[in-house]
Amino acid sequence: MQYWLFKSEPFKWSWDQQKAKGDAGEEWDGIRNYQARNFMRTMELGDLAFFYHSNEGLEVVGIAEVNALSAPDTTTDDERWDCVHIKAVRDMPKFVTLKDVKANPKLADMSLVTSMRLSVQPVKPDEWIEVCRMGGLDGRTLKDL
DNA sequence: GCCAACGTTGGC
DNA sequence: GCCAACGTTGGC
Repeated sequence: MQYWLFKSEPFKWSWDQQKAKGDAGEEWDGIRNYQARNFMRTMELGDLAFFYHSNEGLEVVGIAEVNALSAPDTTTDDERWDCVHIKAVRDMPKFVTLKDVKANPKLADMSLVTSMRLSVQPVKPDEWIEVCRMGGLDGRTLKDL
């Protein structure tokens, strides 16, 4: 069980659109970056991820779950690219902004801060709990909600 | 809309 | 295998 963060520009694919897909979830297509792809390849069913709005919003808006393992990206014939599927789990009661993350010394090493351009990134367990706490959730009991 | 950071491509 | 050119991401 690992934690992740997925970035999306809300005018391309928003949290509302993701939620509209319900438990069926949706393919996280369009990733054309090896690092991001490699992270997706290591994901397991049930892994949880923050859903982050980049460009506009600049905040963690919800929590999603990996519900299909990495498989060829259907939006390209280029066999180098594959991706997982994710489904929305729940909203963050309170959105956690990039500003909030940067202002928290505990999150100074978070990829969101240190690897600004990486669109799929790992989140450490203590970072997960901290961001959940800031968002009004107890990350430790999240699976029981 | 600008531009810095950084990943990718392609010539050599 | 280097590195300059180029393209893209994403914060501001």
